Amino acid sequence: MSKPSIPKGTRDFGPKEMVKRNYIFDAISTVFQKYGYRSIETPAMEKTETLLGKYGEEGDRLIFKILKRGASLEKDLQKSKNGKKATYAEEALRYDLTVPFARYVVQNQNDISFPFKRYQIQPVWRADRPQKGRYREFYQCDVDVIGSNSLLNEVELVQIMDEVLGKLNINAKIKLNNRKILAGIAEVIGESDRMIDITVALDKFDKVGQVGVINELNEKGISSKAITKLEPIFDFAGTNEFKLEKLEVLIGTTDIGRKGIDEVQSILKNLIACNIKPDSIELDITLARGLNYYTGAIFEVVCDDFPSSICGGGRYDDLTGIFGLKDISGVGISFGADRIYDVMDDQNLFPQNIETILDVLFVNFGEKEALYCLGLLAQLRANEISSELYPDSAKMKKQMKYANEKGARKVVMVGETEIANGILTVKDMETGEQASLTIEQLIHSCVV
RNA sequence: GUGGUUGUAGUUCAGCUGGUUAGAACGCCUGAUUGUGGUUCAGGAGGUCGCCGGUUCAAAUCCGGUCUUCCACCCCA
Repeated sequence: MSKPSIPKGTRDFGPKEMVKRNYIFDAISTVFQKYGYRSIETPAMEKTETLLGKYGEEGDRLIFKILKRGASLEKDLQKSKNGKKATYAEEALRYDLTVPFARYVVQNQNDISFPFKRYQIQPVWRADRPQKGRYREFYQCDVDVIGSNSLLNEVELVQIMDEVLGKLNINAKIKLNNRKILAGIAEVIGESDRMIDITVALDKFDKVGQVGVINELNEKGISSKAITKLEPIFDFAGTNEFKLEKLEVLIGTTDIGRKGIDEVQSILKNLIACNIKPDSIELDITLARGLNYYTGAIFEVVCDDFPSSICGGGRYDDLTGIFGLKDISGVGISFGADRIYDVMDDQNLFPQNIETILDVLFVNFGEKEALYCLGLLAQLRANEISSELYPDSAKMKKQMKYANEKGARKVVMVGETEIANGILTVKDMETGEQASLTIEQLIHSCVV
């Protein structure tokens, strides 16, 4: 059996899936627009140099690089005798939407007035091994505001997370942390230059516990003295206020830690004014996020019974700097549409009534009758009633079956008799009842 | 990138330790019902058992490779 197939980690979406996917995209983009963000799109491909080095070592490995083509590929293949060493073209598939956005901002800086609020819903690609909630092609829904240092942006993004989750009826926890707090911790234990290693290890606290984290730190070569100093971090359970108080004692003396605490405090305080329930957001100092470019607040949204986050983001102070535009800070988050879909599907959160239904199907009795129906169809459609005529004069049974499977509410039969009398035989597919109606009556019954 | 796992009809799966024509359910098609679906009944069509190679008198079944699925690690939406 050699049926055609699609690449590993990619999926087709049939009509049933698309209805649900569009429900998610609609909900998200509606919220984005409501907060004043405007949509942009960027190419699927970026220059490889734009992407490399922005996501950390691991990220670079997962970028889909594109091979050279034609003569230049042949030339390179000949050069390497074993023929294995492939050479890359200038392009690679984008890994996320944030870096292409930063590139876009720098490139179009003269046409953009800051602060610039944009959203972007497009697929990204990662050369990853697929597993639960992890695909090689998936959609990210990004919202970012760039060119403003105000923490009100962070507050707004939390509101957006809260609103999207509420709208989709997803029960999830919004987690908040700050890279400056993590830097403060690293400083206090005397390992400032090992912040990434420390935070990556800390990030696994939920999964591997205190012992696991300590083991990893040991392996990474963090001094045992430093690890001992880190211990107060491990029992940080409690309210956000309680955690902040403890942080105050722990890292309040460092400049960077002090700043991080202040930022978190400010964000949490302002959220109260936005009617966000205090327990819907949790300060989690083990939240790290591997992406290298974050510098301030970091966010993540996790659901029970789902292995990975459905949304993540944070502030990046100098992503545009890499492309030559200094002193432009941005902050943004990204919803993973495919993971949201999986969560909603698992937990049965899609509304029952989102299937696109067909209001009316006309049975095709033959050429003359079909022609007659075309005029009626036009009238229905002019009234925004979704309707179609079965294209072939197939057997009645087949046409009825088609109507049934397509979820048609009504089937209209117009044969010789009906044409002669100027009347339509309308069958209600739910009750099975039939009635003789005029076109006006049919339109009326559909609109109601 | 590392480790494990899966692959049999359109779909979900059965097929014991290798042994004649590979099964079920659902779906699909036809008819009962030549202008009536969703129910019922009767019948029917679908598979070179992921692909390539090996062992054997004999392979869906054993072995190797490869691709794919799912899962864990790494990392992440």
